[in-house]
Amino acid sequence: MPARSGDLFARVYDVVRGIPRGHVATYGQVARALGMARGARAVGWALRALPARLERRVPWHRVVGAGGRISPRAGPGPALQRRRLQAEGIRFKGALVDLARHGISA
DNA sequence: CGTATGACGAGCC
DNA sequence: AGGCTCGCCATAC
Repeated sequence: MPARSGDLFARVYDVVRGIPRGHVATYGQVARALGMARGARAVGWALRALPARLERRVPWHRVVGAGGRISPRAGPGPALQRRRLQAEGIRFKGALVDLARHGISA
């Protein structure tokens, strides 16, 4: 059941926490999982507010932009995000994550 | 309560 | 292909 209660932030973190290792989801996909078909920006807002304390529990680096783009304003740095993704065996096609191979097919 | 902001997305030029 | 504008959603002020 979709978490309806609680802050949007908590719900976003919960969804992100569910992204399997070696896979990535787009902001838009996370938004849809929360029932916000066009709330990709809201998801970004929530991740932007991700407490450093939860950085270990929430795989924020598995959330990328549409088409597999890495957001220039991603957390500690887009370079770190890319490094962490590659560390999970995620392939890149140039500057984009290979969604065909690692994207969530839902 | 109106305006501004932003880890977005799709469309246009 | 690259860059800009507009639309969406939830917060902050």
